Amino acid sequence: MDVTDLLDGLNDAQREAVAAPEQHLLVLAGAGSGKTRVLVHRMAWLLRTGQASAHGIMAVTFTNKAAREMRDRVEKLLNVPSRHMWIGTFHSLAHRLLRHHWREAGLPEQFQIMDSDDQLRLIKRLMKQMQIDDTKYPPKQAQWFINQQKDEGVRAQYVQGVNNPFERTMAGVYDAYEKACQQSGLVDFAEILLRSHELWLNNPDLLQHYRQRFRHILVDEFQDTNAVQYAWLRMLGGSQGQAPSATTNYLMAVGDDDQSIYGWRGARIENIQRFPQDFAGAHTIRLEQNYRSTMTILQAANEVISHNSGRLGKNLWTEGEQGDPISLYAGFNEQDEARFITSSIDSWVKQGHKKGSVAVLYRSNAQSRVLEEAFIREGIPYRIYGGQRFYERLEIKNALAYLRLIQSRHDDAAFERVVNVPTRGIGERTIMILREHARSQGISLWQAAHEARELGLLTARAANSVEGFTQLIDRLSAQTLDQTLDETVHYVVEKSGLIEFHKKEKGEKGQARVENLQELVTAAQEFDVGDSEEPPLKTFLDEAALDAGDAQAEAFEDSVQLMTLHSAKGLEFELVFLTGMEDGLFPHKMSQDDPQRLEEERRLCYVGITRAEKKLYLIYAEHRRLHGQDHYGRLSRFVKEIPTTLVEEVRLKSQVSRPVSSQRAYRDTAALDDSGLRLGQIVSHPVFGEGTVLNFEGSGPQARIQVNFRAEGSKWLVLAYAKLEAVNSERC
DNA sequence: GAGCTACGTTTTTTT
DNA sequence: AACGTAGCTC
Repeated sequence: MDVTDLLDGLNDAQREAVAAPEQHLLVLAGAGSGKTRVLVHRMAWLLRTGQASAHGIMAVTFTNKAAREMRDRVEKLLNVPSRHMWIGTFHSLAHRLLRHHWREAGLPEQFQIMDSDDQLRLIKRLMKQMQIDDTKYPPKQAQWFINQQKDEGVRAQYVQGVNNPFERTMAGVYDAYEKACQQSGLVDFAEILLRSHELWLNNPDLLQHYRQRFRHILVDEFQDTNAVQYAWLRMLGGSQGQAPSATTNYLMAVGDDDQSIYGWRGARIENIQRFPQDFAGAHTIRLEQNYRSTMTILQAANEVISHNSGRLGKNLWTEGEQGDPISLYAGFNEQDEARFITSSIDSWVKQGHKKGSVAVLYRSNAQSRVLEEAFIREGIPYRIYGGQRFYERLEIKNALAYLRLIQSRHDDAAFERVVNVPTRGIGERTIMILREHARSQGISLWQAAHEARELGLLTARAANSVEGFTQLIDRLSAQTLDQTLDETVHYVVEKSGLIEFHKKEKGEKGQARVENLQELVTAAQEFDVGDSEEPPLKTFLDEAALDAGDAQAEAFEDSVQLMTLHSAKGLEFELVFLTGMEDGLFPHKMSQDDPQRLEEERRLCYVGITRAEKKLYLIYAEHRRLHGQDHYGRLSRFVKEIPTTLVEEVRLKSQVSRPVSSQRAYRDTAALDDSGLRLGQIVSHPVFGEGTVLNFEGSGPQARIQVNFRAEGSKWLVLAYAKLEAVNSERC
């Protein structure tokens, strides 16, 4: 069969990766180097050359989006359905294993996936039961602790460092949590991975079966794997034992150590760094030719990232043009920062560009508010990328809980969530009784609800309400028996009273919620049940639990994209603004004292820079109000790492605006007038160098001035002695 | 059970 | 500053 067309249009490194002989491969794919293309073509190559069958390939990603894209592209390239190929996220593939082998995995057949919301509720409840002071030990931290341990593959009984009281308490909660999950057949996200790893560990035959089946494993974003994922992959794809003949599987790891930005949630950059050692005979290929950005942008990115240590090493280059210089703008404050951005976007759009070609990136979500306000004021359509996801919304989770109860009456998390939504007179008191009874009898809340009534544990009124609820569920269940999936969803959303409930809610919020519920029905209509033997509803619910659902389901107006640097990974835009380029904000102050975390921040900066195709703006604010406090940040060290020859400072001709309102602003103006200086003015000091005027105080010989110096940070000086010189700021 | 107030929190996010 | 939550009152 002719396979050369699969190499058409690829560069040498890409070809090498696609057509490599059977061996472990590490593909270091720089930003914009065509990594998905290589991955997809490699799969096609393996199939077409007969080195693998569709049955024998596994392709793993982190997000559903990436999995979907890979699937689509394979289908398009080969023009065959990819149905029975194992392409999916770590979680969906591991979940598939657990569903097939629930018995061996020590799970009930109807085990339920719990999202982080459910998880936190459970932890809170357990901690209350254990009478742990939740001010000293916040449940959020317990959740964090548990997930961290699980990501590392550590079970409760093996937790280290239980000498200090905090860790001991946390370990205790973890232990209770583990037991509670096991008892109710609940599985959290980390558990899916850990459990499926243990499944193989404890069932060598099973592992052997899958090893024989999946001879070729391809992994995307390898730098983001955590300890368990890595162990899982090594088990499946790694060399087994010492016998050379035992090495029959081939792992292709595609990733970029320079884009590892998820260390804080368990990702281990070491996994990619030591891949060549752990996977014997691995061949490393570097994709360094970039098809996205101008040379200027790549030079800046290369230069910044070169300040990191222990890199596998990589240098992006392009055949494209040098492009525009990077623009650096010093805003007076965050409002000025936002204003500059909107006006720059205005002229960009006037030049005939689409708003959708622009992204404004920030380190933390708190920064988005001011930007949003500016966009609204200027009437520029924008969209916030990320944020709350569809399946995480309260009303959606409630609707899903009803569906889950129909699926399985013994789903306690679902029971608790909606037993009183819409309100039907079942209060905390009643639920406590049910919980207590369920716990003592080792039964589900559903069963407890029935027994409690029969045993007369409830007041007449409560018993009545509870019966109303259980009857409602039974009725919904009976009535939807012969319905299709979307009919069921539609029916349940209506008859559960949720629509009615949210309609009564005041404000636009209720309206939006009703719309979301309708959107859920649409999602059910469009849901592809596939060839699963399970009931469609179960498949739908499982998938919903593992798919946050893209938040961007909304109408597709041409709009500017606002997002955090983290969510920008993998995306590209012609014009990119990196905002808040101040030490303390970016790099974030929580990270700047730890060299490792600082390097991760630098990688984040690298990710940000390499999002830009044509033009990059770096923006910072001399003065920023954050969480109600003033900050006088200094230019981010990362900006200083960019060669000055690539950067051009921008200063607006129009005067920088002062803080509005307030008596002080008025007084400041007076003080400014007789000094000849004004707020936002660039001044030069014989010792401290250049800086920006931030504030004024007093008048005459007592007048003091606050200047934020580039190199020294902000200082108060006595105007009469300061020997400040105004720097001409009209050079642009 | 709803509505109000006071208090605490606040890096980054996927599954 | 702004938002969510917890606890309190009616």
